[in-house]
Amino acid sequence: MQGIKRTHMVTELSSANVGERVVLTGWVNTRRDHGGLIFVDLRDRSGLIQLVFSPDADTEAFAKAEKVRSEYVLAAVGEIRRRSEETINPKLKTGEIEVTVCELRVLNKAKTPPFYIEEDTDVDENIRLRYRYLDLRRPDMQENIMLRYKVTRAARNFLDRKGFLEIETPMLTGSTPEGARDYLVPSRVNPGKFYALPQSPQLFKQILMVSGFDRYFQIVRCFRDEDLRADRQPEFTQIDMEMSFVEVEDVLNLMEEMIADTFKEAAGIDIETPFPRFTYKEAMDRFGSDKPDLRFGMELKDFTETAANSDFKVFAGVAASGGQVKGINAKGCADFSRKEIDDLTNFAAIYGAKGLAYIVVTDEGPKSPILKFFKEEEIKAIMDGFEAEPGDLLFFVADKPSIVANSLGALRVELARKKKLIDPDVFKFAWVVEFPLVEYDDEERRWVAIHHPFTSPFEDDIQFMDTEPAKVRARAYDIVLNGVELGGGSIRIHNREVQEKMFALLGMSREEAVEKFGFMLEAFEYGTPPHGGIAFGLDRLVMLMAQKDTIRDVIPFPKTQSATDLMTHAPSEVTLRQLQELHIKISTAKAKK
RNA sequence: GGAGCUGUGGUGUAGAGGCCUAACAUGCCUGCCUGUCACGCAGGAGAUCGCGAGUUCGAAUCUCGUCAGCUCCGCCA
Repeated sequence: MQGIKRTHMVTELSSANVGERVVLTGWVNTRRDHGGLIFVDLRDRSGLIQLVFSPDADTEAFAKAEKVRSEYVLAAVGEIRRRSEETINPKLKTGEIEVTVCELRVLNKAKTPPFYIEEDTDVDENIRLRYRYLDLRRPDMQENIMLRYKVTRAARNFLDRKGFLEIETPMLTGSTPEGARDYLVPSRVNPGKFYALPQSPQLFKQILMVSGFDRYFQIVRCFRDEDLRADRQPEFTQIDMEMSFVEVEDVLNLMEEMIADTFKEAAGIDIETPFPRFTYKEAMDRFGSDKPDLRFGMELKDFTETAANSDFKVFAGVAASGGQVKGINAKGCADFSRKEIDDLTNFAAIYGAKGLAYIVVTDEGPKSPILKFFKEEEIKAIMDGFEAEPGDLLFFVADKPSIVANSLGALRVELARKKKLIDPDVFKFAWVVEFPLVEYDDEERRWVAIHHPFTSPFEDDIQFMDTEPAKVRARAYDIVLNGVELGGGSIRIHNREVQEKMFALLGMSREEAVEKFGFMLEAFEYGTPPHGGIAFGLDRLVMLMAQKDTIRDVIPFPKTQSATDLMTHAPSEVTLRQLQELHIKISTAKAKK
């Protein structure tokens, strides 16, 4: 690049620049060699522009262009010319112009890439991840990464305007019980001791409130050593914040404003506020999910009472033993084949449903193998409850409430997908509030926090913490977008007594509580303001904005489902010497050599 | 920990016991071509069908195992 300097990104140029001498840099997207005339589409992150090489313009440049191949890195000096009317390419942003090149520099050659650098690709993800640097060259991925930047910029600007301070918290911190598995980091100078990478900056941001910073935020990496999913990576990014002297309402209102602002700023999308709010109970009852997708209807209906009195032993038995019988009306699905219904039954079984009863509503009335067990008025109750019309297909699950909700909740979404009821361009937000504080974990045989152990119970419910913990509501809230949990938070406990009570409820001994969270309990005694906060999953937010199915498409360097990085080959083995320094021995059982 | 799907030239697919000496498209290489934009035309190279066992006279094709990627359950806010 000696003696020349880039003058423009390629799509900054238009007919307005005709006649100008420009210097452009970028990659060879495609080359079209006509023998006596060569076209090269030059690509930079902004887009494409057509370079024209002709012996009439410069023989040396033309000779070089003959040797150029895909993905070569070029610097081209040339003049912007208007294309003749019939050669204008409406598909290109710069399609009205082209660059007649008078000097070409090949800054670097490139091997033939293993896949096309183009918008649509259905290349095996294996290969995309191995050659991530090439995958990231694709316009689609470039847009995702740029969108991600715009989102963080918008959120940062918004929070700055609202008086938040961006403050960093440690990456090397202590392991705590509760919540996800920690990623551990051995301490060389403290043999046998480990740091944990943060699952979230939870404790630190609360301490910052104790310190009087009042409003904190951070766009921060978090780590959880759990199994991966399309929307779950071991390291992910949160837009994390905490505020002093706030109530639930304050947080919800401010966040609605932030979301609307961010969507507008980053993507030009208008978001309607306020968002509908559901209590946890209502969400579970109506949608069978604590992250309801509001882009379509098909709500769950409860027929437990009808079923309890019926002669259908399967339903009546479940109802009698504290279970539920609920159903969903698959509108217009009466034409489903036996196989389709079987497939849906198998689908429901994944979520623990032992069966999927159904009634087909025909022009001649309801038809089903189970109808004979129901009395006339019971059938009418069901049909009325569903507002069933000819053409409908009614599904039922009878089981304990959690299985009914899970299976029907999932079935509802599956049916909507199958029937294409989901408009991909719609963004439906919701708040889910009044989560239970704790739930009983059968495996651990103790109460566990649904949100986390620092979530404040409703003032009125504190009295039930000793007697009926399941009844205690938390001052917690989740934000849901299109059936995806986007974020969550709560008003926190800010006094030592309640916090100790919470630890005790979770089965933590006084000693253990002091050992793990003593600093927190102590801090609470030095003038802690009431405070609360929320954290958004940035990856999921950007994924939904970009209309992608996985957060891997909005993370530059994601990991595979088995938590490996196919480009760097992390995690990798380390030398014996490194292990010795860290005072670590590998048990041979599962470790591969 | 479990269930399912996928794996065939560089890439995307076809082939589903013998017609395979593995096909098609694209990419790649060579030549021709001064208005293309997925340029075109002609020719060429390129695959022990993820890996390992087994069944069979015969396996890309069937069986078992294994590895990798993906989706989901469990797990995880």
